[in-house]
Amino acid sequence: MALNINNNNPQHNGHSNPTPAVQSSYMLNSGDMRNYIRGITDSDVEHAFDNILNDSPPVVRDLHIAENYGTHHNNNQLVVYQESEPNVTSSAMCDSTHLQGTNDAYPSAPGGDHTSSTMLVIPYGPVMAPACSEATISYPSINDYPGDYNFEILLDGTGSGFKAWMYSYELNKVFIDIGKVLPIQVKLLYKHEEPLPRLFLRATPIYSQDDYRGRPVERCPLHVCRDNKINEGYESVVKHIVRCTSAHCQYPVDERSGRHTCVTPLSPPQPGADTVTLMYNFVCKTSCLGGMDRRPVLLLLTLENQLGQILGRRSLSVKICACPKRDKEKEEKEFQTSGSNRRVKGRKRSLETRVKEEMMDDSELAALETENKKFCPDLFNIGLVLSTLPPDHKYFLMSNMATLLAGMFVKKGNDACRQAAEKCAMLVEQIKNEIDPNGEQF
Amino acid sequence: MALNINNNNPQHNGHSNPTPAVQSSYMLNSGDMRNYIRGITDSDVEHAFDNILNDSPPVVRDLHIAENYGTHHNNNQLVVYQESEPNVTSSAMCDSTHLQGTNDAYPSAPGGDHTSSTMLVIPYGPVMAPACSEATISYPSINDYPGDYNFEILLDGTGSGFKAWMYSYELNKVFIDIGKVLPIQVKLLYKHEEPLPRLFLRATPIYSQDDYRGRPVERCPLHVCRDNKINEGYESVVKHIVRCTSAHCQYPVDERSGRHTCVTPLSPPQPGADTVTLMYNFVCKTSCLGGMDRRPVLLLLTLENQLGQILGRRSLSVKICACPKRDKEKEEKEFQTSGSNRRVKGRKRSLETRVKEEMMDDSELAALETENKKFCPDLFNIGLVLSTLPPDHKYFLMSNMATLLAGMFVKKGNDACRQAAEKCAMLVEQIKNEIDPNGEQF
DNA sequence: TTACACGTCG
DNA sequence: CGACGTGTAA
Ligand SMILES: [Zn+2]
Ligand SMILES: [Zn+2]
Repeated sequence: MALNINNNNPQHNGHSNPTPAVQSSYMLNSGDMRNYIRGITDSDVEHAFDNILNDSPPVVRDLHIAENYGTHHNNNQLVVYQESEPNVTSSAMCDSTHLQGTNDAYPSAPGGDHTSSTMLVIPYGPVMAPACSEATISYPSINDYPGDYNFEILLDGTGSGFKAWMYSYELNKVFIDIGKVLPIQVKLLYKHEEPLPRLFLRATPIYSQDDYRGRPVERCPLHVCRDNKINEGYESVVKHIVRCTSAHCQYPVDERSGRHTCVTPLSPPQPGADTVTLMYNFVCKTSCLGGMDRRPVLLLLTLENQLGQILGRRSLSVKICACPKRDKEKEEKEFQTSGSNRRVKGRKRSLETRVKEEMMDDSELAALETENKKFCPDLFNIGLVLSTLPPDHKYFLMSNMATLLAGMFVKKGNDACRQAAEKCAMLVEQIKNEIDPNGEQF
Repeated sequence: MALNINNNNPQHNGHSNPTPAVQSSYMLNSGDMRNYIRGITDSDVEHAFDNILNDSPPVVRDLHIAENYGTHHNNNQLVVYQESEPNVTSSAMCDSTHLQGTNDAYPSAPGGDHTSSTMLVIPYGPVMAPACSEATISYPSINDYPGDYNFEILLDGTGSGFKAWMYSYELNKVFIDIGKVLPIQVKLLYKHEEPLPRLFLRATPIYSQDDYRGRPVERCPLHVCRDNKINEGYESVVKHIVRCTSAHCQYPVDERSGRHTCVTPLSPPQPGADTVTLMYNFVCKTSCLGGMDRRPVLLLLTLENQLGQILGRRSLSVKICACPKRDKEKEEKEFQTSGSNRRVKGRKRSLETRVKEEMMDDSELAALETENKKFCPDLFNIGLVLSTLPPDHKYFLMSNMATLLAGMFVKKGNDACRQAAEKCAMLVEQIKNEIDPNGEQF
């Protein structure tokens, strides 16, 4: 695996933006860097990547990053991004022509936002899902892009009985009650790779109006309250509006852009089926005061690998409201009468990018959901090989496991998970003391 | 001054409820009691009260409270209340006939509310205003009661130009924008007392529908945010919905009922005038989600002395909204058509209890406001006599001063206040160490 | 000031 | 599902 980060974001929209690659002489330039990632060589990095892709994550001890590149840490991952150009005016940033799926560096926005392109995520320990990607920056591309896997999303049509959501074909928009489940089917054309690649689906809510596009979509003060009933079992992720019911879903935060996303590992479809179904729900209304504040949003769905590289991209307008049917009919009527150019700021989308509707019966859905739940690296098997690892690798491994298990405990209320997480946390402390008795590194 | 707490709440509504008095053999029954108020005699208490009324507050070292009476501390005051009757069912509590201005003990409400009557507030150190009173319990009386001072409240009619509020005579209701000022004139008939009594006006918001009457009116999650613009200068009192612009206003919390009130010292009117005007504003809307939640409220205005005894009572419906004019007209129209018995759950009020409207020009208003602001015990003069006081009295004095000055600093941004408060806080620590070096008492 | 958006209630 | 309450913006 070479370090060609031009692969990172394919040029699918006709523009061709040469992206500067990480230079071969790596230089540290961020105060955020820790001691344990300094001094590694080029070949070390390439070797590390090979290991990562072979699912035996290495410990990256040291990595010098070129000037112009910033870094930060997130969930055992080193995030590398290109620093903003200092000489671009902030007015240029608000120009919506800048926002259309190019890979140029964007300057800082007034509210402290950052827009960086060319993002590379380097795991230096066991990692379940990529924390950040090009989809989590302030101005991510939202253009549809099927990619090599011919990535598509599908909503099952009129299933049996009442549905808490409605899809408008002409608006490419879902109208849904707060907290109700929206089943999204993911369709991938797997290549003949061996082993099957680790793929993830990231869901990122984004304001669809240009004026707000770069702002993170945040939860409102009413719903963010830890004791709100809607947060039961989700006390550790109260700030995330989009949730996926998959047990292995992770909820990272990109601290530069402030975006809260939801990343779910994808299992390959069952034999005979060609999709996997993920269950999403949304826990704020589009109208929530002090939150989305009635600003329309879309859901950006990106297919990513473990490095956060984007392999496919789709998007879907979403309105979370109290009367999905009424609002859908009203918006459709307005769309038809007012010739498509009044309030609908989101551009009209070409036909082939629409979400396709499909029939799927309930038992099939349930079976898929069960199958999805099975997919999980066996955490305890990882634990068993612990004694064969070098101590600092152990540290990252155990630290990650403790977090994961604690998360599972919160979601499942499973006492075994809690005990495992506690044991892990103790081991983490123990190992930490072994490798860093003076507390200099951590 | 005798300890006759039957005086506490006059029987103005035709009912005659003999209220049990604090017994002459005082017994301590609350774990909340501190060491420094144990062991005092009856005559000590009476003497203390004389001192309080003469504005030289004593240190109450010890006080035994009879069984059936609970106590807690609040702002240098010992609050004594009758414990709830355990054998009254909670359904009886919801019966609205129980809510009409009697002094009976009410049982605990399901949500942990407490309703206690016969409240007595005993300051044991310098106190600016009574923290709790009969008006701050869960089910306070809301009947109008002019009392010995012929207490009346007045709203000035159509002053010059635009007004952010409107008064509906027929509904006895004020409609007002959020955060806008409502000038309330207080009219008192002073008796020939020497010196003039220390009087306070307490403003308590209360849900007017019987179903919610006992619940404290709390601020919504959106507006309670410390960094909300509306809270600038009020960071220490973000939970209070009702504010008074008087510099000497205090914002106590009754921790039993959860009620947040606003207590303002009243100055006597200027020669020639017969009212003083206080400026109020309201920093949540009646419709605020997770707060008042569209439940109608009224503002209970009680005239109190320094012991929290209620000397007069008035109330006024208030709707804080975005369109006061529209809503006033709509409610008035509905009131006229629907023969007064549809949604208007607040009872019709007799004519003489309505708020009277009066003309008052702007300069007169400003003059009164200035006069009101002058009223303040000279905190620095109190400071000067510090050396003559016993050490524990010093402690309470300084502690109270520090709090007051800190509050003034927040409101005024005055650097002198800040410095004074800091000095006071240091002195408090110093004195505390003098009298209690082992940290046993405080 | 009017019209509209959108949550809530019956 | 219709009607209403109430915030917001044209
Ligand atoms: Zn919300
Ligand atoms: Zn509010």
